Amino acid sequence: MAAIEERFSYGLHGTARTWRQALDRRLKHLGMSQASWMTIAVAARAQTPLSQSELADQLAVEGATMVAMLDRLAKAGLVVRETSTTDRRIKRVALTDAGRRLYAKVRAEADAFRSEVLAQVDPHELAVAVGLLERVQRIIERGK
Amino acid sequence: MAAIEERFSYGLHGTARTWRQALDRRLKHLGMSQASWMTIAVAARAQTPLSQSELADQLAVEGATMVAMLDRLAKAGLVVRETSTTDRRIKRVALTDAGRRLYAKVRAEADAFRSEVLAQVDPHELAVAVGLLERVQRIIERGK
DNA sequence: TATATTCAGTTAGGTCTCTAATCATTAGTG
DNA sequence: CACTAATGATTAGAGACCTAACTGAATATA
Repeated sequence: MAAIEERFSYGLHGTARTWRQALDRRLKHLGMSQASWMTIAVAARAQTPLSQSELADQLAVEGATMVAMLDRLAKAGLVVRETSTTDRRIKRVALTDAGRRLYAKVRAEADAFRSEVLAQVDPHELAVAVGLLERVQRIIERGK
Repeated sequence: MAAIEERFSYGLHGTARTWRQALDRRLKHLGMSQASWMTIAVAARAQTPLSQSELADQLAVEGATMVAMLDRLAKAGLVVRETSTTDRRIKRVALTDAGRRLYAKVRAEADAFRSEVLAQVDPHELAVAVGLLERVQRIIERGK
């Protein structure tokens, strides 16, 4: 028994990995991975520059992970860290012009990939799956 | 537009990461991560010992990833590599006694975690989500 | 106000994953 | 049979993620 539950856990991880891998391949010619691109996307969409912690929260990764990611992005000249004047612990992350330009390109490809794949599934099932994924995440986070 | 599609991609990765993280925390006292445990689980369930490639295929990871994983598991004394007598390129992976003992313990905890989380979601929705995840994976792999 | 606590970010060390290149062995083909 | 292809495993190098331990700055509290 519990076959369906086991399939869920295999399916969840396998699909996430396969998705990431496929997208990484598509973004490779732009020198971007999925993780970098999602970081930039979140930073780009914020009205006002986010702190590193806010960024980490929204991407559901740890602070230390964010530090390493921003080190790479800053080294590549795509973002800059700006120390807040009101609270000197906080560093806000802003995109550079190069970052914004790359974002536009990468976004187009990532959107295309997502649409292309998800156009082939039933919209109603997709909605159910999204609801369930978000629910599972909340359940786990609550019980942490 | 495409809001639901975007939520799917965030939900997929976020949930997978959250799940792995929570399980890793639970298995930590046994010195096991989810990735190690899944590798051992696949190896343990096979009737006859699998080759490294077969193992990698079933876990949907690359051969090189498998090599590193088996290096760690072998170092920990949980598995051994046995060169095939009929085809000397192939190495089959067998669990040691220690590996089998640990497998039993880890399996119990992983099963408990999975059941605990998934007991809180609607079974019908779960079935739909599983179907969709597996379908998405096939779509991406086909178009590779 | 002085001390303790909390918070943002960092560093260090390790796991898991990838791609690309290499080696040994086997299978296929002229 | 000899040469070439494909296959299984490996190494090297890098990215993305984690936890634990730390620093410096701000806040709370006694």
